[in-house]
Amino acid sequence: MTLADAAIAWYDTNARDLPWRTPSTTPWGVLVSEVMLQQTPVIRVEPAWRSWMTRWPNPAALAADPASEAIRMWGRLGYPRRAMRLHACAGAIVERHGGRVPDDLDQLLALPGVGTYTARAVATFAYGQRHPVVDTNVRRVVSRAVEGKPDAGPATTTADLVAMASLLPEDVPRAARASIAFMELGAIVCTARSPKCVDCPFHDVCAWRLSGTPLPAGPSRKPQRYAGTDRQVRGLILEVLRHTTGPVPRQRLDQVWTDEIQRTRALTGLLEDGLVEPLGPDNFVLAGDTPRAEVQQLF
DNA sequence: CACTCGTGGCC
DNA sequence: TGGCCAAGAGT
Repeated sequence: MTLADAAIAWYDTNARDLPWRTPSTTPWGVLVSEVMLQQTPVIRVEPAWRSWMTRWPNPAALAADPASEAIRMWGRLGYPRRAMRLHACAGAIVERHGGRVPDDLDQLLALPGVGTYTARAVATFAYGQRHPVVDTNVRRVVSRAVEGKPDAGPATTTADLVAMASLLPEDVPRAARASIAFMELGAIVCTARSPKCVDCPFHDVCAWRLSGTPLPAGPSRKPQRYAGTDRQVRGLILEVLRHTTGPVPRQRLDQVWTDEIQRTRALTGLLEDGLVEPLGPDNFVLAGDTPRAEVQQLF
């Protein structure tokens, strides 16, 4: 019995009942879920995904609305650039692929906001293809079960893909199922902080456990600060804009943070990212909220 | 390769 | 309390 076999058998009875896993979910639904799940926990994605899919059941629907609506609907999922990229992604799908989410890996990779992981996840989970799909969960599971290391080091995409590829069954449908099974295992059993080894299907063969589950030597990755960073200030500025439909005066945005240098840097960043647009010299709107008439006045 | 980019919950 | 972590992508 291979690791993939054990993972699939475990998944068959332990998988969570997530809405984007139902057979009726479209490739678009899978794509939306994957983008939302980039660095955001499942528990917060679930309601957002339902709302999103109700409002924009296909790429054409999203592409027809301004980016500002996508940014608002994104709410507090975090990293709002993802909302903008998903909006751009919808536009690209309409223009390049007639509104259908492509099933080709390279075509998926060419879409905004779709990287190595997401392209493979969509090709595998939406279209049932056979590709190694490597996220942080899979890297941790493979690192422990196969290599005996307590945690995966920094992501090394090519090596990670090769490692996972060697574990995939030849049978295509089973390969796809093995991929989601490895991810699920890392998400709910082989977790970063308190792994539940007694529940693990790899219990008797895991290299890490057989060597006594040694603790990590140091922090598994660089600590991420938030308080006082530009990210926090950007978040505060965007928070104001999300809740306003009309132009927001610079003076209003000045109230979110006292340090002018940092405030300016944050706003400049948002403008460079295209999340925010200037409306005249001293007003700002969410990207895409620019009224047509006002645009005319600028020229 | 190293760094940036939100937000919230948990131990 | 606060560091740590969460289905990454882009530069």
